[in-house]
Amino acid sequence: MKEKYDFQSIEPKWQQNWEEEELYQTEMDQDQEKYYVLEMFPYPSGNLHMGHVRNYSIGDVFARFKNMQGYNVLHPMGWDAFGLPAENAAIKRDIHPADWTEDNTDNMRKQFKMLGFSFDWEREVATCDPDYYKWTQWLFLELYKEGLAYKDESEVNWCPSCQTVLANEQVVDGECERCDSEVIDKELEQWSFKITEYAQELLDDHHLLSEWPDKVKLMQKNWIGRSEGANIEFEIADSEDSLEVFTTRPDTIYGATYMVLAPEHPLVEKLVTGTDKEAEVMDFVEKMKNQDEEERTGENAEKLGLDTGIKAVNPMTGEKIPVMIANYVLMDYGTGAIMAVPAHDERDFDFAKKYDLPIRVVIQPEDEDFSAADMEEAYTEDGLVVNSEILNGLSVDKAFDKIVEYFEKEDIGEKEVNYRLRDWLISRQRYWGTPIPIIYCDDCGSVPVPEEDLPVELPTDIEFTGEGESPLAQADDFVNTTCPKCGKDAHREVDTMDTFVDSSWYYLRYTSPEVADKVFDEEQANYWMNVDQYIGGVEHAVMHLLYARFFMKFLYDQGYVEDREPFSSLLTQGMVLLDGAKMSKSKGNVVDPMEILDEYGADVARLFILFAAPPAKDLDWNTEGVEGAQRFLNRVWRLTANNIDTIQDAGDFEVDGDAEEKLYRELHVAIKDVTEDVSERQQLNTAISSIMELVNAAYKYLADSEDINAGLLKEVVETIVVLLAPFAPHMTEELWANLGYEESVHQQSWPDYSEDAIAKDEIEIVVQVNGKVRDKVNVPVDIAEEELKEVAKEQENVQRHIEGKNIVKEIVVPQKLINIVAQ
RNA sequence: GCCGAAGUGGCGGAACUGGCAGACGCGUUGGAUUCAAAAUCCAAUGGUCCUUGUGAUCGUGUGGGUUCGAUUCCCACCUUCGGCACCA
Repeated sequence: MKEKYDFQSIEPKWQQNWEEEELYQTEMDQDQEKYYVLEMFPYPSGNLHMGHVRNYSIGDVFARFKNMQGYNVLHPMGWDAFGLPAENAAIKRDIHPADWTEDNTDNMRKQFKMLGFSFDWEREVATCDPDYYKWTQWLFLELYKEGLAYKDESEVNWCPSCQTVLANEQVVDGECERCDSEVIDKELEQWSFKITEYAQELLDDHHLLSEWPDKVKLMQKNWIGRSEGANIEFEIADSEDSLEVFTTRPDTIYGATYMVLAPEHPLVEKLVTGTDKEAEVMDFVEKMKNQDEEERTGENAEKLGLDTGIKAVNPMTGEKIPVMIANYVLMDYGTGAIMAVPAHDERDFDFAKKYDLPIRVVIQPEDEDFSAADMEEAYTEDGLVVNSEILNGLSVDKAFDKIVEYFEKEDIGEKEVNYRLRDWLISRQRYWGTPIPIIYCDDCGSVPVPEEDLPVELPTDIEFTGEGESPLAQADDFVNTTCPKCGKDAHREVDTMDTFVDSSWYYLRYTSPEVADKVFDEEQANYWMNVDQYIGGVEHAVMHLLYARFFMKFLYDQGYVEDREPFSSLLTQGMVLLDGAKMSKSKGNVVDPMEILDEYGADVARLFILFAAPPAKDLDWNTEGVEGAQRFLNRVWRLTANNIDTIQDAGDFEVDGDAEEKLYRELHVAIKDVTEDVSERQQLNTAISSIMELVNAAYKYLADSEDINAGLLKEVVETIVVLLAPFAPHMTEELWANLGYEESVHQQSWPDYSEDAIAKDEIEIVVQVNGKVRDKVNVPVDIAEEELKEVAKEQENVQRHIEGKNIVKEIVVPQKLINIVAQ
């Protein structure tokens, strides 16, 4: 054996071997239990970055580990290949998006292989492949059939720089998530998916996701934003019309001293027409409509309003109260109208103060009296209802129930649930995406492309200027078609779908990527699904993960899959930082994985990245740490190489003497710890440190012992190699071969540990006096409590501390500690 | 502003169910090996104090509390990070 782990020759050798042996190709096998490991597939930007290395290294450990445990493991890889950068490259560098994407995937595939990940490349998918997006289109049509895909003219988030609309989720602080341009409103005909239909189920089924981080579920919960309240009718004074509001605080209705309509509310124009306020109101409405998103709802948005002169009637007090319009009420939530209770709502309070509207207290803490005039802020806490006739003296909760019951009896309102979640707008005015399979006919309207005509393929002869509307609109051969219904001339939809649509179902396609006549093979899907372990960045908590759950639920309802949730267990890995800062090209603090690979090899890179922090936490890149990982692998290498002759000659063994027993115990402790750390706790850093401890123990045994137990050493060394195999797959494979085995180390069974081997005859018990450690005693494991107490008190240092004191209590924690309380 | 997470040696981190704080690694120091170095191996490594011990004492963001015992549970606060942000 060589003196050192020579990664430059060993790593490529085994990568090639694994590929030739088809080691990681998987087939369905109903007799074998399956395990599906999936990492979020990458956007093919052209090069892997450290975040990728981390993501896929974590997944690879799980995949290899589960495989060694005897599971039939599915571990696929593919490309989230549609998207803007390809199109930008086309504009800038005059290269076709398809070519650019292909070059990038080729390069990244090569890089993946250099890292030695156990992907089944036979199952590779790319969302930009017509064989894939055919089925994305088919799914669109399925949603369309069920009324869950619809076209709507509405105000949309428009990014002037990307020249496309954005989903609400893609607008961050009024700016485009991708390019940070300010997002403006634009009126457009757009396709949306009715994810809101599933709002409640998406919320309820969180209880099925016990293996998800609470943080992610909470983010989704907040995003869905369920609120319970009531819809209430307010009559308009001297009019047949009435106004419906949504409120979460119907218990405060006696304190409703004015109403507010969103400027876009359809009743505004109707009610003011012909009144002397008409011009003023319509002028204000126009101004508000022209406010952009940031001005209206942003951080420093100013509340602006105007009295319409109209009065509404508070159904409980009978008072006529003013109807205002104001920018702080949004048309697309609730009913677009509110009853304002300034005493108990911060926003209403601010507005009432500014426009000098009446404030009436209807909730007070039990032992306090509020006066509206003295209030400096709204009182939004719990309390008792006052000034409210039928509700007086009730708690907020009870008043809520009572008033809603009253509304329902009097037919002026009802209980209502609203969600913050909006429908998912999927139209994008871009070229490099899945074409929306719809044809517009003057006579028949929107007509879905018949299934047999799928896929609607992207035309290739497009000029990319970055200007104007959807690039597809220029392709006459694409646009002009005939109506599938009536055969007359018609034109195609020229928008493409949000790339999140592509990635909402890829995990299903992996189960049968080759099927040509179906979206996926149901038998295969039912065998492999769910994804047992999904791994990716937390930035996808509300977008990708919510959309994918929505798709899975839809497919479940349509009877295509047997599960309601796609991902049983989710691990969100932390970021890779350099000196505490996020690596980014603009900051110039990027560590290129390929350089690390050149200098240290894949196993070292992987081991360091897994050891430096637990998977869920951020990780600071550190060159000295990388060298530490290298040092450790070399230490394992030498442990084998220096003892290879002893090991190869070794046979059966018996454990004899303290040193051997100790090593044997350490061996089994390590097996136990590594197994539990990987499979239960998902703490890969401590799994590695357990292996390090075993390696240290082996060195110590060798240094301290004159007669080496060859059989025991063989067992220890071989177990180290097997335990380390998921973390450092190349080096362990080479060691395994050197140990004389022909089969891959990755085909070995994961070792079992024996509780008997871990058990000790004698254990160390901590002796405390008044909670402070004063001594430690070695006693037989099965020592009686009384005897232990005696032994403990005999210790010299313990004596010193209990001398002259009364022993009040003696607490014994079995196998661990005794605490003597003395006064 | 609201919601959530985190804060442990010089550094990354460990301590799983309330029971020895600092596993493992990095760094540092000393020793062995060497002509010398690199590499490697061995040892030490939270602070303070002294009578140098099987010692005392302080110590897990800060201040309190519960407990025989708290990094772990409770209350208040500080800092950092993440999410949401006129959603009635």
